[in-house]
Amino acid sequence: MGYRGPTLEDVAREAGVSRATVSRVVNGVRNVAPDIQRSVREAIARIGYTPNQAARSLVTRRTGTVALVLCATGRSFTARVFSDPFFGRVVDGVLPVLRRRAIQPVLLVAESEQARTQLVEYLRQGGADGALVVPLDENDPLPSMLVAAGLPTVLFGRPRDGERCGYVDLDNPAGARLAAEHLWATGRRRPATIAAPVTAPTADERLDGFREALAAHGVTSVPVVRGRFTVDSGRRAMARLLKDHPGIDAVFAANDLMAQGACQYLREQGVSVPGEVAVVGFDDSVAARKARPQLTTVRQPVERMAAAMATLLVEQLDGARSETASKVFEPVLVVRDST
Amino acid sequence: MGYRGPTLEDVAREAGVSRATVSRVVNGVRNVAPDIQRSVREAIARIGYTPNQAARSLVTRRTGTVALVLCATGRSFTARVFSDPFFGRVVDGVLPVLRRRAIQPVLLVAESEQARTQLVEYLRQGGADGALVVPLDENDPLPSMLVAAGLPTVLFGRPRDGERCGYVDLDNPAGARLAAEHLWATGRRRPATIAAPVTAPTADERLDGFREALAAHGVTSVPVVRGRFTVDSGRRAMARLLKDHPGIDAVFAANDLMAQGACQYLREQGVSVPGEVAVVGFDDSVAARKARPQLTTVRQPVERMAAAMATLLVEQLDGARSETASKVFEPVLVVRDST
DNA sequence: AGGTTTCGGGAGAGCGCTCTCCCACGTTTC
DNA sequence: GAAACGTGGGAGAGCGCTCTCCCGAAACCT
Repeated sequence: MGYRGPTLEDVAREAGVSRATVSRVVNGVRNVAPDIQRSVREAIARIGYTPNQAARSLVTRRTGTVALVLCATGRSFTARVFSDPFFGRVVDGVLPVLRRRAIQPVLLVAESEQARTQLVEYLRQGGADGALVVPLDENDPLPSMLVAAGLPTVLFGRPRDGERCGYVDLDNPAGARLAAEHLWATGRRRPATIAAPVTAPTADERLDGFREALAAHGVTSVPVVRGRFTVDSGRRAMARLLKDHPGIDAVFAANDLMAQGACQYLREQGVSVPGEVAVVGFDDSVAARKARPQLTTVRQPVERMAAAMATLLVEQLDGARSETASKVFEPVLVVRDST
Repeated sequence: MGYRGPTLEDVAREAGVSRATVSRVVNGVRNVAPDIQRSVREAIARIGYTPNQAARSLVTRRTGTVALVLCATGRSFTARVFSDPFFGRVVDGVLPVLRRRAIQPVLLVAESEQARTQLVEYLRQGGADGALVVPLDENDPLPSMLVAAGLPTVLFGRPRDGERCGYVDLDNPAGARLAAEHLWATGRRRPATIAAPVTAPTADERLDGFREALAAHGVTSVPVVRGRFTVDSGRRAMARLLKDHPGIDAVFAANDLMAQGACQYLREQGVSVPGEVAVVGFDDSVAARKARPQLTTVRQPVERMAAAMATLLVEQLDGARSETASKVFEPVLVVRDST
C-alpha cells in the first residue's frame, strides 16, 4: 500500500473548479453547468481518479454494500454449501436485485464460532449496510446477534420468536399438504416420510403439514425417519423405513436430495419407483430433474424468494419499509415420474 | 441509518483519558499503564463502543479484508459454482489462513459483464486489501483488470502471459503423465481422453501431458473429445468416444465429474468398468469417492493450494513478498476401483 | 548532581470526502 | 427599478480515526 491515488482535490485543481463541484459531478447531485461538467469528467479521466470509499462512508454512513450471509453451526459447512444447488439459486435471486441498485453483493460465510464472531464484528464496524441471512440450522445465533447489533437484516425463513427482523418464507405446511393430497389422490394409503433434521428451520412444518393432511383422510400413524438433507442420509433413512415398515407404498422427503437417495436405495433393492413405492421430494431443485426417475416434488420458488428478500432489505435501507416486513410464498406441486 | 454510535472521543471522556490513549488500548500499540488500560476497557464495555472501520481505513489505507473472487465469462455461473465441490475446497483452504490473521474473507462473484465492472470498481475504491482470484475460464479479463487497478492479486492457476501477479498452480502435465503411465502399466494400450473445454485455464496442459507420456510409449494417436467439466458432458463425451472409437480400453478425463459421467454411460451400455474400459479422473474431489466404481484419479491438493494462495497474498500485503511470487504443487495418483 | 534515556501520556494535524451555508449573478415580478 | 426568486458555484466544517510530535516524570548512567 502506501500509494495514494489522486483525490477530489487533484481533480478540482486540474479542472479549475472547487472540490464541491467535482463531488457534485461525480455524484450527480444538483445542477452543474454542462461545460463545467464536461471539463470535470475530462480531468477525472485524465488523471485516473477513483473516489475513496472509506472517506465517502465516513461521512455518508453508507458502504453501498449488502452482505449475503450463509451460516451454520455444524461442520463440513463449505461442503454442504458448495454442493447443494439451493444456495446457487438464492444467489441467483439476490444478485440481480442488488446489481440493479448498484449495490455490491458480498458473500460472507460463518462456518465456525470464530468466524461468527469475526463476522458480527465486521458488520458492526460498518462492513455492510445490511445483511441477507440464509441460516442452515434453526438454532443459529447469528441472526439475533446481527439484529442486536442494529444491522438491518432480512432472513430466509421465519425468524425465531421475538426476533425483530424481516423475512421471506415458504408456506411449508401447505407444501407438505400438497404432497399428501397428491399421494392420497393417486391411491397411496400407507405413506411414510423422511423428515428434516430437528435443527432445520423448517423441521417440523413440513412434517406436521404432511401428517395433518393425512389425518384428515383418517391416516393416523405415519412412519417418520429424520435425514440430514443429503443424498446419503436419504438412502440410509429409506433403508430404515423399508426395514421397519415394509408395507409402505409412498415416501415424502423433506428435500429433493433425500428423495433422490430414497429412490436410489429403493431401486437398488429391487423396489420399483413409482410402481411399488411413490416418492415425493421438496424444493424442485435441479436434483429433482436429474434424478432417475425424475422426481415429483414441491416447488419452492427460491429465486423469487431470494429476490424478495433483497428487495425487502433495500426498501428497508431506503426507509420505505418497516424492519419487520415479511413475505410468504405459496408452493406448487410438480408432478414427474416418481409418483 | 442516521444513528451514530459512540466514538473514541466518547470513550476518552468516559475514561478520563485522551483519544490517543483509547486508540492505543484498542489497537494494542505501545505501552499503556495497566490500570488505565483497564479503565479504558471498562469504559468501552459500558458505552458499547465499536470502532468505525471507515474512519480507520481512511487513515490506514487498509480494510482488513481480502476478496475471494469467483469469476467466469459464461452463463449458469452460480449453478456451476454451487454444485462443484471444488469451490468449497478452495474456500476451505483459504478461510483458516485469513481467520488466523483476523482478516475478513469476502466472497465476490463476477457472473456477468456488469458484475465484473461493478466488482472492479468496488475493489479499486478500496473494498478490500487484495484479491484471491479463481477464474473458471482461461480468457476471463478480470485478473488483468485487477492487476491494472494496482490491487495485490493472487491467482488460482497460471496467469496469462505477461500478467504480473502471483499464483499457485498444479503441475498439470505431470498429473496427466501419472494417469498415462498408470494406464500403460496396467496394460491399457488403446486409451482415449475426455479433455477440458478450450476455455479452461488448464485446457491443454492435461491433454498434452497425457499425449506426450503415451507418445513415449509409441502411442501416437489418442482419441480426444472435449467436455465441459460436468457429469452430463462426460456422459455425452463417452458416448461419442464409444461410437467413433469402439476399440478403446481406457479413458482419462480432465476432471472427476466427467469421469463419473463416463463411468455411468459405460455401465449403462453394458461395458464393464474397469474390466473392459478403465477410467481415470482428475482432482480427487468427493465425487471420485462417491462414484460407482470409486474413481482412480489424480489428486490435486486444492485445500493446500488455496491456503498457499492466501498465504502468498497475506505476505505480499505485509511487504514480505514480491507481487509475482508463485508456488506449483505436485499431483499424486490415487488408485481406486475404476482401473 | 547533571545529563541522558526510557516510559506513558496528551495535542493536534490530517486522511478524502460530503453537505450545509453563503454568495454572486441572472431572471422574473409587480 | 427595486424586491423577490432561482441557479450555479465556492468555502469550510466536520465524519472518526491514526500517528507523529512533544512533554513531563521516573529511571538509568557516569
